[in-house]
Amino acid sequence: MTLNITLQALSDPTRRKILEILKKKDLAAGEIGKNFDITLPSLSHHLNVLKQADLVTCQRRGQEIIYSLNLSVFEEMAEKLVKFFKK
Amino acid sequence: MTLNITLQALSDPTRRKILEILKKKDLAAGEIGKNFDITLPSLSHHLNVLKQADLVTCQRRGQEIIYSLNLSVFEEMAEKLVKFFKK
DNA sequence: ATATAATTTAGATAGTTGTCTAAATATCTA
DNA sequence: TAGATATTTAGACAACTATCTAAATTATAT
Repeated sequence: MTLNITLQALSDPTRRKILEILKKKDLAAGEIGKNFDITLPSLSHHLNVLKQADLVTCQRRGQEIIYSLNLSVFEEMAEKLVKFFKK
Repeated sequence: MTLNITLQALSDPTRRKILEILKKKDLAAGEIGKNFDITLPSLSHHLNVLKQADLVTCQRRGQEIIYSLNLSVFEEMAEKLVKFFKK
């Protein structure tokens, strides 16, 4: 995943908060939404941006769709950012 | 400086390239501009965003204005980001 | 003083983005 | 097969942003 797409994804506070929430545990879209004051379609948009950036994955479980952090990409990005910031 | 303002500043590829260029050495605005295909006013806008985010500093030297990385904020941000990515 | 050089500011514009409502899709249950 | 639940897709809209041209600012040199 490119640094560009990742940083675009991280540049929104709602999306960073979603990631913080998913650090604690995997959650269904609706459960994630309870932490925010936006509609579900808006949340869905943000989840999609995070998915495009490969920062989260999801899988259906019955009626729900469970979102999880994509840990390997998360770590990969940490490395790239540290490199970027190393003078 | 907040993570939000910093990440907003970093979310644009032109601005990241400016930072990469300033890693090598301090440069006047016009010199920085030679690396890009945008007008000087557009460049000036990006430099201003980086300044607002405290990622660069500048000082006048005669007719030129010399831009430099703000290393302490650069390092501070590296730390914050690593923390963010630590599960 | 006047002209030249380097940069920024002002104002306009097109494209992007976050948000919403309404409708569609997918799954479960009675 | 209906009806209920969970989520996404479609389409519209306001706010934001990157860009441009033209004008203003600041400093140097003749």
